[in-house]
Amino acid sequence: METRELRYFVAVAEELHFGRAADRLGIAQPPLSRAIGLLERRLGVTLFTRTSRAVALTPAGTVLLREGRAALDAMEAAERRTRRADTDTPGLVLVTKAGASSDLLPKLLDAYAAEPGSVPIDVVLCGVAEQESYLRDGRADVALLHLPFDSTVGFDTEELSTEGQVLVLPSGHPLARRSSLSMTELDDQPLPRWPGHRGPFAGGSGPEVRDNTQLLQLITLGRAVAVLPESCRSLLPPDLTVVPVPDAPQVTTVIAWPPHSRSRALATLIRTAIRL
Amino acid sequence: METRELRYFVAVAEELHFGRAADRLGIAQPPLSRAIGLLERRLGVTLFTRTSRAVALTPAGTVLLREGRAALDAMEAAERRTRRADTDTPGLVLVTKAGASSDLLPKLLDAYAAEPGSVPIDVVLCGVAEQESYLRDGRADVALLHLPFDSTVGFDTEELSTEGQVLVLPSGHPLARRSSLSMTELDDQPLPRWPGHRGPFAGGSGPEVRDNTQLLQLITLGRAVAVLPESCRSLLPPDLTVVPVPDAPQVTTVIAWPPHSRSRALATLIRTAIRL
DNA sequence: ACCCGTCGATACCCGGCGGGTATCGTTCGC
DNA sequence: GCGAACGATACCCGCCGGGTATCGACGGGT
Repeated sequence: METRELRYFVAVAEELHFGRAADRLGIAQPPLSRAIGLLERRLGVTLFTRTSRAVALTPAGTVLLREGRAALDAMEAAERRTRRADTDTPGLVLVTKAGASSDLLPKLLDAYAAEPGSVPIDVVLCGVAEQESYLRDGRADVALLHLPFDSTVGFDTEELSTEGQVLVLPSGHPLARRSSLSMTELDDQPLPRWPGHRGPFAGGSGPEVRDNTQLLQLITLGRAVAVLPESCRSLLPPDLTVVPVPDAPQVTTVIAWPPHSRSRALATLIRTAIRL
Repeated sequence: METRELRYFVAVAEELHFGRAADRLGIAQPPLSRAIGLLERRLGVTLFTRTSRAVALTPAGTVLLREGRAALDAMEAAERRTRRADTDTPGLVLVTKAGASSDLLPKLLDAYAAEPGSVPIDVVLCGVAEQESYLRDGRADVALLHLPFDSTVGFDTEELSTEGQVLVLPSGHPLARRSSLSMTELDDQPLPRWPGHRGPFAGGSGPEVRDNTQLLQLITLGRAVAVLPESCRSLLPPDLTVVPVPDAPQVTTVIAWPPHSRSRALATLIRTAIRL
């Protein structure tokens, strides 16, 4: 199977529409139809059920979408890391959510910089739920992820710290004077929705939010409240306050890196992180 | 980057010889030279230093060899799993070393078969150090690996059991009457070498061995002794005996599966294994 | 009910690229 | 210094990937 065919397949599987997929790929529709047909014939498997009105994935197609994305990520990672190995000379790219681990990150960078033989570290602060792809496709060498929100599937990881969560809300909010809250009391609160975030933490009934700045502003405006890790305290504006939520899931910060990584610099960084 | 180019590159990187690599790939040498040159130009990276007498990998080439193998495995796995998703209907392939986990495996199979909704399990008994590639390229869904011998890099795992190791030797051997031995006392013993096994466990000074039958026969003949996990006792012939080696590394049996696996059957099998 | 719009499949053509053979340039060993 | 080994280069050919034109099937609107 060639990566081109696989890219074509993934495009169609994501769009479920040959015309739009061809458009996205920058080719015409007929060659795309032919390529998919050829792929199906070579695999001996039907990947799509298509009528002239609708395109749907078969079970086998679903498998190929999942596995194929991973394979394409691996190809891209191979390419990117090869380029970097040639030019950038040592130097690590660390990716984490903007605003998260705000106290841990500077400590880690300082401690690592003090290590003998340390290399420069580029810090990439990305949006929520983007770190995974940075790490998977080779744009980053290492990430700080937060369980149970992020998936560590396919990465090697070490736990760094665990903390409880608190409700962040405006000082004038009715719940602001409570000393403790339970999750069930938040059912009717406007918890934000995080687009792009899969699974059980996609959020509640509140507004859509893409980054922490937006979130904090919406909280200040009384349009949302949010359950965040305790360490967020250090970057809250003065007019926001927090109330512990003991029964919210514990948040574990982990340092994660792609398997097979063999760089000395990365090993040192990980060792430094564990010792913190 | 197309998989074809990557396959070509890996062939050359492994052979370090364009002619032999082209032979292995079933093409002529000139197109291969051109393809590698084109790949280097597209990546903007020199992958090989070649004189007319020798070919060697550059650092960037070393990275691409490691990452590229992983990517090719991922492509192959995607293809294989797609084919299986279409035809085989549910059914799991479990791979383990022939002769290892001889007591755990039947228990696991029985316990799993008793689970509601269990599916048939194909057991593949492969040679030493082959399970990894079975799992990586999609020929198997799950494996029993043995730390610290096998690498679990890139897999999800759960520990199942830990055991000490014993020295296996003929009953008449001078050391056979000892009640305990230390690793240092084995330095001059003919420990077997396991071809294909990388790293610090490649073995000692004795004969080359490919499977347990060979090994046990060589021990019976007095041509080798071996340090094996305790559980090997159950499949030793009567004329062999064992002596504990307390300071040999503990062997941990883990169940391992590829990340991203989402099948219900696999999840049940893993749960069953953990409960044993 | 009929017609038209949508969408994937098919037919056909063209250009580029992958693969082949022949040959060259360099380097080492005898 | 010559020949053998080996990778690079030159050149040709056939196939395949991509384009345009068109078909066929299905639905929805009037």
